[in-house]
Amino acid sequence: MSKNDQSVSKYFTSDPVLNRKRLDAQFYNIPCEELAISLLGKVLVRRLDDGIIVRGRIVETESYLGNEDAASQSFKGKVTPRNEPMFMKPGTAYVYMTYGMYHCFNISSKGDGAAVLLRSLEPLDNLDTMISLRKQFRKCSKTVMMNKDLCNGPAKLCISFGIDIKSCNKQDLTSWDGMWVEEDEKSKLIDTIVCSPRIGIKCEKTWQDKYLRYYVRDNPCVSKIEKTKMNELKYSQIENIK
DNA sequence: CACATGATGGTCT
DNA sequence: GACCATCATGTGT
Repeated sequence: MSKNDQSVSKYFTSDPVLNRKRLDAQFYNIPCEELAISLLGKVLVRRLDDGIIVRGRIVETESYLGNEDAASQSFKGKVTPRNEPMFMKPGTAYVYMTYGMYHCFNISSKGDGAAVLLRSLEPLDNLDTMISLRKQFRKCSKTVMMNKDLCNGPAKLCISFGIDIKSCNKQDLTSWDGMWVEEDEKSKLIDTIVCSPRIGIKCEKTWQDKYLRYYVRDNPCVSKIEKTKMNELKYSQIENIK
């Protein structure tokens, strides 16, 4: 761990004796905004082709509501070959290519065309594998890569976890042995969740401004901290969800 | 730290 | 042919 990562050394720790439990179909079968919040603190697990297992705690999500959401690929109920997984059973992986060279990873929720985008993870297990995958992707790697930067963005986490369309799209996270989400004893220790407008979308302003992005306050692995337009969720808003 | 820009190709109109 | 739910790199402060 480099000197600059000392300040965040309380993160990046995964205890192998923690009780781990894979999340089931019932967990995913809830409205999109609730799932986006419920996923915070849970652990994404990926078994790579060579059998190596990487883990990361989910610290940032966004919800895309479907039909009425102008920023959603399934706006107005539009179905295409690409966004079909958004309409599949809750807990289905939706992976798509963006900007010609990156991938984004979503999980479908309850509701037609609704899905949660995973934006950032706190790396936990096998960081060396994540570093290796990120280095392979870069053309020339001069800059030092810090642990907090391994998965702090939707495309970065896909690279670090070996997530692409061919291997992961349309997979059922409740049963597939290549990837799943689990809960451990640290999942509920999250202090504060904040929400903000979603990142990188362009659509009609009312939907662009909606607070549909959620992240763990003060976690160094979150992709972007908004200076304005940030709200703290009241405990009463999330206690029934978590 | 902030901001600007090029890379790169599938998807949809 | 335009549009991207982005990242890496370069320059300037």
